[in-house]
Amino acid sequence: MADGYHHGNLRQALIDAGIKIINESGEEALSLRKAAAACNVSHAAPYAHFKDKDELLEAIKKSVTDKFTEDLEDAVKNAGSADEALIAMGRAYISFFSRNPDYFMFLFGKQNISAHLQMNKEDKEDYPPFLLLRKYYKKHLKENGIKLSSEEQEIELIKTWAIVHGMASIACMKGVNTSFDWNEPDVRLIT
Amino acid sequence: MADGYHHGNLRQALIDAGIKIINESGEEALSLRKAAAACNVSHAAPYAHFKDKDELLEAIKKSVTDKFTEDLEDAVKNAGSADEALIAMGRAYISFFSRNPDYFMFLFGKQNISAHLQMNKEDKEDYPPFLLLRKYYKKHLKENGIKLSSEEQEIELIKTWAIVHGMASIACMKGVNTSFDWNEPDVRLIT
DNA sequence: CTCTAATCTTGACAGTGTCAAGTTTGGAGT
DNA sequence: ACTCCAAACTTGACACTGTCAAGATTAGAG
Repeated sequence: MADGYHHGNLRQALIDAGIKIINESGEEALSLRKAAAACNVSHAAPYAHFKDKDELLEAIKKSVTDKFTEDLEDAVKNAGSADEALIAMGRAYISFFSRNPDYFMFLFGKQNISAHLQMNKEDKEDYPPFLLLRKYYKKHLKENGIKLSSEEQEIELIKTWAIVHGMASIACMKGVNTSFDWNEPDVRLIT
Repeated sequence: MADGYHHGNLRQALIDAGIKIINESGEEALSLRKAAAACNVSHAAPYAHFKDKDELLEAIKKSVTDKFTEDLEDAVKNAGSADEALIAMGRAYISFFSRNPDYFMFLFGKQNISAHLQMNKEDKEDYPPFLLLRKYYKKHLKENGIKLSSEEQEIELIKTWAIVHGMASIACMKGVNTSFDWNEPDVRLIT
């Protein structure tokens, strides 16, 4: 079933091969033909499963985003309070991209973030990591008895996201050495 | 001089043509051959001025970064206090990338930021926008009579940069609609 | 006025994404 | 059990890419 004319599970195999190539040699190095070759399949075989190179790329992004979201959820699991959860999430966020800087460019560079998430334009912010942030931020407001207008909440939410996302971005700039250990980010950076 | 065998100023012409192509069709669309064609020059002519495609890309990044730095410096000019300067800078930072989202990916995606800035590894943070930030941050500390340890300063500095840079990054994510006007960023987002 | 070194052209090569046309085959419907 | 179709895959081709080698041109130093 795996070595006949039909591969059996080429779609997933191409995604896995793609991730492996990106991990080993960067996004630049990924070509449809190489991914196909890695699956022992002819150069045009991928077109049975993906309309485009972009469509393969989006599938890979989806896969990486899932892994990222899992990391964030794991970080939140052992948190006692919402405040602890938010900090743990921030550190996990930065740590994830610090450990895999290529993924940062891959996920946020180039294309719109919307593509690999099937966002509909009405439902604006269904980016899973952002959903998680929103959830624990609201919990944090409740636990600490803080009352904010929804507009003010929105601002605080974006600010929180921005600082963590900005940290991750900076951590991924190899040229800008900041003497911080981004793998185990200083708590003071986030709070 | 401009239409003979020798172009006269091909190097700069290639940079300009490259920027134009990126502006009109995105980074993907830029090829050495197209840039060469835009300068009415054969496909291998660029190799007299750039060793690589990457070397052209770096030259273009340098050019864009210069424009970006100019914007920040302009924003700071009319500020009365350091506090005002910092806010104006933050807004200009976000506004610049909000107006040219392609540049964000172009400058910060893919390659190390270090390459197009000729950073030496000892002198870590000579990224011009960051230098500007540091300058006005120190002025802010002095004007307000705030005393911080240099370590604490470093943390605050990175946090400030991160929040603004994160905002810019978020503003460039077309999929994540946040209902803010990033062109004229809300002051509350930065402070 | 000469000649060298920088600049540019021409031609070639391997690698890329993509399409069109043909081949194989699992599996549904009889 | 047999047929046959649609999905999966192959083969071959095309235009385009970055890069290099070899040659042509020419500006400008001497």
